Amino acid sequence: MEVTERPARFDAFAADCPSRRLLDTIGDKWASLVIVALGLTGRMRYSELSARIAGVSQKMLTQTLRHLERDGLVSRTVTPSVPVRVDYELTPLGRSLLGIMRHLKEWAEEHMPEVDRARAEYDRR
Amino acid sequence: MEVTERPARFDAFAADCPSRRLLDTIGDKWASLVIVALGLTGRMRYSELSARIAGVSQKMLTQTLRHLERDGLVSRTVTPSVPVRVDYELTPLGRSLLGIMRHLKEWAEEHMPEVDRARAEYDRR
DNA sequence: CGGAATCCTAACTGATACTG
DNA sequence: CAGTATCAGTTAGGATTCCG
Repeated sequence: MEVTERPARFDAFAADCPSRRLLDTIGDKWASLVIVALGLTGRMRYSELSARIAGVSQKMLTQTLRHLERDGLVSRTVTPSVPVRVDYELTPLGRSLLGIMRHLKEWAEEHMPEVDRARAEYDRR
Repeated sequence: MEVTERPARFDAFAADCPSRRLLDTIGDKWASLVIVALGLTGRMRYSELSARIAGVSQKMLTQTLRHLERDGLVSRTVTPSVPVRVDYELTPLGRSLLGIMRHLKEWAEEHMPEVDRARAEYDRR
């Protein structure tokens, strides 16, 4: 596996801006769902996450968990039983993200209807 | 009343969750940069945005602006002079996003160094 | 059970050329 | 100036198969 490193030649404006990089992390299609699921339920097995986040493929779930683990947001615990058992859990750092998740949720619940109306009007023309 | 008219195929968990859809909007590679730029500078011409957000292709900038316009976050004003002049500006709805942008920024500035450390350690193994 | 490796297609993206 | 249209390269993602 290779690490994708940015060329970072241009982007003086924001390529390395912390908030942009945060969006790269939690803006991922599945990452936010994993974080919220773990935030609500606490420690979960791989198969529980898979069942909870319906529609995610095994490849994407694994990839997402690896990324979150790499970023220190999620911890992975292997119990070498037979068959093997793997649990995932938010780290303290991961749990600190639940705050902005709440802010996102609040803005979304308050304003997404307006977005929907804007879209409907835009599409009508 | 709350009747769910979902096709209910997969995604029972969150495909239509407002916060997920919000992330689809602002999590886009360029959308957040456009929003922040317009938030900082106010009304900007196409060419100003293009210069400010270095590295964005004209295709992506146009596409991003169209999406933001469709979502009602950005307004587009054409002045039919010669040559034509086009200005972009955050709508009130778009400006209301600056709040969560600030929350994102705050979390990022506070915690991204931890993410960086976690990554460095993960990659070392 | 919890993956890794492979293959393959659809979507995204950038470069280029052209236009009102 | 502010785009649109087109094409080619890259990548993301799903399906499948196999393994400790």
